[in-house]
Amino acid sequence: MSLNFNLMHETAEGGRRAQIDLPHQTVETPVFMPVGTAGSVKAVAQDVVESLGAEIILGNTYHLYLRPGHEAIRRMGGLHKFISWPRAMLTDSGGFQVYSLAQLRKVSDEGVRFRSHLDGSSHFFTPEHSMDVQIALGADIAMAFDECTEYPATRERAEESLRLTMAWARRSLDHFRAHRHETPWHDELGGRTQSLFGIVQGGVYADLRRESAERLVEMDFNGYAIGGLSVGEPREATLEVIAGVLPLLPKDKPRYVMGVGYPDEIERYARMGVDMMDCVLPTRAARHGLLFTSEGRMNIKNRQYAEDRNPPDLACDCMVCRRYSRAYLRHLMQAGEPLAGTLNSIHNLAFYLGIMRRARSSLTAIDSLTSER
RNA sequence: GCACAGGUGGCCGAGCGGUUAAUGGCAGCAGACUGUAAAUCUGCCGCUCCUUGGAGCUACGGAGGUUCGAAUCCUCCCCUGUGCA
Repeated sequence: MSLNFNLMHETAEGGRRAQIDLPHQTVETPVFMPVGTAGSVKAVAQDVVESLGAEIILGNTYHLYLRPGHEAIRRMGGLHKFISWPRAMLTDSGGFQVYSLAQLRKVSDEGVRFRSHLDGSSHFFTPEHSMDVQIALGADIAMAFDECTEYPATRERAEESLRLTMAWARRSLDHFRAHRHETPWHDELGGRTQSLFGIVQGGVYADLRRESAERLVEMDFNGYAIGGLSVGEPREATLEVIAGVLPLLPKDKPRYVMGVGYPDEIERYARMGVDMMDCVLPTRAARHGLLFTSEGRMNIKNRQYAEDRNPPDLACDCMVCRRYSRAYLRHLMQAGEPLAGTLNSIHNLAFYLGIMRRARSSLTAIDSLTSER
């Protein structure tokens, strides 16, 4: 068995409260997934990520393939064991790197030729290869190899990109089904298997998105993601794509919007019926001194906090806000102390996870309120 | 005391007759960050005015001098480092 999706509540607006039973963890949704590209949620140790309540984190196929190498990780017993993360994981397929490393790659129908950003060496990624790497890594959820379509993209370009992503989705799925039992923990966890999600593309073109969703649903993945968002398009466009695609996806499977977003965005998408989201923003911004608080954004590097004894967020009870002042966090940033990135990341992750926690309870509350009427 | 080498904007450090308010780096101030090539990147960073663009003022240890023109050349002085006494 791959995953078991238990839909608990659904609101009139389409919001869902559910559980995803995965081999390493039952995940309460809607969920925010911290990003741990290279086998680490940057600057935050696994035990802390756990204590913050994160139930699932990401890893990245391309980055882990290059270093330390997926076969090395397989020999270490898989990604969970290698990084000592007992809960659920999801690996992105490398599709985003097709987009973000645009200068270093060449795309063909067969796959993508990458030049390593580390040493310039050449590597060829195909959907089959991405699956092999992801199976070796052994995340609970693997993603189909896609091309993240850039924005802006002409209709022709979006069509071409979608054609590629759909062909790759088919190949990803076929190869994955044939080899999913080869994941490192397959026998150890009673024959449970990884899940594979398909990724809807199509740019900002509603009909392309529809076509993409319908074809993927027909292929029957374990869950569905909406990709190609937050790549520079206006926020209304993001919203429109999500609102347009969600109704096309099966209700009994997880829905994942990739790479979002700001606090208000993830809160909103959760209410609309998105089950899973991930974003580097809370951790990256944290390392750069940007804190997300109940009062909005706070650039903790600003001089005005130099002697501010208040916690970063007056309304937050995370381990950082309980203990440290704005003045201290600002000082750590000024001094270039690595602890700054760590503490800032802990707060931002706590903030993001808190938003989702409240979203979950409010989704349930709204539902019971509705049924009382 | 003598001999070398030096004294440049908050700091370090280029420049060695004009295009120099003066390259860089650091520090400082502000901004950006959305499936992580990101502990990164961008802008500002002598003073005072006006609207962008600019105008004026003050600046390369100090004082003189040479020159149309000096941070850059000359003289004296002050200070610092190293070596010798």
